[in-house]
Amino acid sequence: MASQGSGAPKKASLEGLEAKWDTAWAEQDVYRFDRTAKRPEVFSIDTPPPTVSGSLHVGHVFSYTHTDTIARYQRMTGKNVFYPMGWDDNGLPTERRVQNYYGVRCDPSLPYEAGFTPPGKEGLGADGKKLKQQVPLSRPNFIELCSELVAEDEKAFEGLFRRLGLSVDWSLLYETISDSSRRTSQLAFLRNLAGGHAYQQEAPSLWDVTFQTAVAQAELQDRDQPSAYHTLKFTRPDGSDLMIDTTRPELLPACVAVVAHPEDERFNQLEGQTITTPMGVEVPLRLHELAQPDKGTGVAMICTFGDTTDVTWWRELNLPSRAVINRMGRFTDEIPEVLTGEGRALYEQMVGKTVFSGREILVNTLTEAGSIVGEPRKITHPVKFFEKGDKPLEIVSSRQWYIRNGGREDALKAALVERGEQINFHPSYMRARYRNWVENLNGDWLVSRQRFFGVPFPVWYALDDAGEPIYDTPLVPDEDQLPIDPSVDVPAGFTEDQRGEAGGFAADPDVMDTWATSSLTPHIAAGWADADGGLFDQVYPFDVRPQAHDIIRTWLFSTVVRSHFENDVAPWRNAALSGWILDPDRKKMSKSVGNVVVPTDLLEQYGSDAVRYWAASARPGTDTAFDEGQMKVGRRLAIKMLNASRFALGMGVSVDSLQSPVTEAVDRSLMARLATLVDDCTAAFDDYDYARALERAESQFWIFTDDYIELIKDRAYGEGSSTSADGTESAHAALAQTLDTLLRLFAPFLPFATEEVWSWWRSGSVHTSGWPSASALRDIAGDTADPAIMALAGAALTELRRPKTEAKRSLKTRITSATITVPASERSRLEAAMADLVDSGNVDAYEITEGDELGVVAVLEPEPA
RNA sequence: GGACCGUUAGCUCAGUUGGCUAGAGCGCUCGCCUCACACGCGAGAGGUCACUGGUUCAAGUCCAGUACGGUCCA
Repeated sequence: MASQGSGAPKKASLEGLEAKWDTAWAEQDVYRFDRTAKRPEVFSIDTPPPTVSGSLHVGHVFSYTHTDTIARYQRMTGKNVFYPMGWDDNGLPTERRVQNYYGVRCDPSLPYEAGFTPPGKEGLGADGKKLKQQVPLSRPNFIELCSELVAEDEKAFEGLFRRLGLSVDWSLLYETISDSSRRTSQLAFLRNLAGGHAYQQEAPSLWDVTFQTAVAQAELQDRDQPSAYHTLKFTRPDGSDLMIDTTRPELLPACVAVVAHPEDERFNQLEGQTITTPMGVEVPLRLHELAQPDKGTGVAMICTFGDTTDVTWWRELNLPSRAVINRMGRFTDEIPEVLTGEGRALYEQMVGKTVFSGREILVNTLTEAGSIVGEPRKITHPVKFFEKGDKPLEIVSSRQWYIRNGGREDALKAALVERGEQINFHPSYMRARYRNWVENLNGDWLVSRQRFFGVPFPVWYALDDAGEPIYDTPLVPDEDQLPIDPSVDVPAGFTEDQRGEAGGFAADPDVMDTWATSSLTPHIAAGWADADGGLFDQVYPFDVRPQAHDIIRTWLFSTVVRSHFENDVAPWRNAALSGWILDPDRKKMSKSVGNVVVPTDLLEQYGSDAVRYWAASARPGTDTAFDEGQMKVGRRLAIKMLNASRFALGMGVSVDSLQSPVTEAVDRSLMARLATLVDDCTAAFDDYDYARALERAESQFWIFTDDYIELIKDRAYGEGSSTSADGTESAHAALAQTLDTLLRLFAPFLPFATEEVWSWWRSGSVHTSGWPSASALRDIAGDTADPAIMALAGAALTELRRPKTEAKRSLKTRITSATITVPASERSRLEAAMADLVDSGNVDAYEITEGDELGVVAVLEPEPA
């Protein structure tokens, strides 16, 4: 047996515990994952990799604490916990931060420049003034700067998480932009391609003109925008007017048809007839059930493309394409051939203009010509935006990569819904979010992005004799070559000088959507692509994916898709959803609102255990108000833990006391309650309900300190009026058992305070000491232990204190005589506790009578003169 | 418009198969330096369980509906 601890100190404090124990845990490898453990002995966590380019946020502290309590619980039950950390340093947020931080802009056409010095740092130039212009630089240079900056950000995150006491195994750290992650992304993509699950297509897709990239359905956001209806005068075959309302008159040159509802008797007899637009173009009138008879005049114009309904009409009605908006969000100089005469002259004025200016030109011209009638009528309506963008999305036709997700195939959709059924959601109602999302998908997952800092598609195209890419048969590398950058590496059978030449080859220019990498976090963390000595089989499918509920449709779903294709299994058995932090006014905390609280200050002020207590008090999945009051409560709890332990250990309780018998009725009652508590906490943790476990443990803890310790104090000191040596030994044994049990139960929540106390009298770490056993406590309590004795004794103690408080006397005031009334059914319990009550209540003499309610009538000793 | 969550003390929240007088913390009031803790301790006040109807011997809890708040998605 290892030597026991150094004993309780004279004064205890929380200050400095974080640094002390973080260092000790690291030195002792307390959280190290055991690579020899078999899968059934493992508990694996698919940790969310935080976006390191964002600022530190109290939300990080919140949700990561939830996961850590689960990890610590599982570790104590004997599981080998696979708890990695990852940094999400891939994607748009990093790109944007690098641009602003260094004052640079990526221009992929430029060559690499060795030893490049950026114009500034932290958004400031060498002269200390704010950077205004962005210097263009090559993609490799840009990526170098990205890596440089994220390295700094990652240090700050690791510092925060260590101080918070996350029990991650830091040797398992991964980064989403590392070679290994890029290899994983590319390998999974090539497998998807080979399996027919990935494909590319030239199709209309939502396009962000600011970021110059296509965006996926999952990244869309509807925002209410001011707009206006204009009434345009089209012409029927008989020369009469056909009025059409539109909020996007500037798309008139892209009009390919007009549409009405099949059952709208005002228009359905016009089906197939030719209508002339105000720009003199002849288009057919078609019928489709998505046309809304009650909207505008009941007839709409179909343009390629104003919104996603246009795309549906275009596809289902087999209409021609007449694109006028280019990728810059401006009117193209490729003038549609159908435009002639005045219509063509009007469009020529719009060429190169933005949507907004083009609209002004068209509206003015047509109003003057009498083709727009009446005043524009202002409305507010929802418009699609990229969630990170601030300009409305346009729809442009482009060649993009897709991964199938059931949006176009019912069988796949059903299979993915079924995968969701195989995952236990915590709380369970979160499953509905998953199911709703999957069932309502209407397109495949667009995974290509026209960006720079990301994982490139590992694909080239052979060029035909005219220098045009042959898209149908992409050239791919061997799997063991990965990762590759097709803009640098050369496909087999070609040489670098054939790049871009007719008969040569060209690289796919795009990078993958950030979710295309994030959807592989289980594979990345477990080294799937690295053939890493069986680690993958040791941990996959994972036990749990912890994450926030707002990214069920993105991160959670896309991970299910990848695992479905690659492994034919759900990626985890459980999904634990955490809520959001709200500020005290119930608004979601976000940087733009300016209500973000910096977590490092909180950890400093209240201590990590206190902040963890606040986080762990929040029910799984519920949005929670930021509440410093709860942190004060947590701090009080942690301090109390130190002091109560100091009391017990200070009177001779030691590790040996754990071997002594618990004989007194009051003590046995407490043991019985502890056994129930262990059962409750175990059940709660098994259901991922850390908050319930904490609440139960806390409530028993305060009964222990406020009632039990007060009751048995004199007996424990060996000073009670009728105390025997056995009674004292029993109190010591009960104190030791309680301390032992409570330290273990609180270890997932207050890892620092519990470890500190553990070190005073035990060897090793409380975090690897094992979860307490309810049956062992029941054995100690004995069959006849009565948990109600403690409850009654506590209530009786309150009754004995009340007369003193009401008389405004000190609690040490002696009661010269007391009459205690007790219900007959409780009498034996009271008598069992009476010896301790006499001592703790300073009662000189008493008698017991039976009555309806527990109560005390007391005569106090006279006040000293 | 659809789905989901919520509404219990001034505030933040518990209340698990329906079952004693609905609980906790904070805040508030009044006290107490009691040999673990004044970063503490004790006692107390404070609730029409959103509303309406139903099931039941019994409803904060189950059912139906309404209102309000919130989240996700259209």
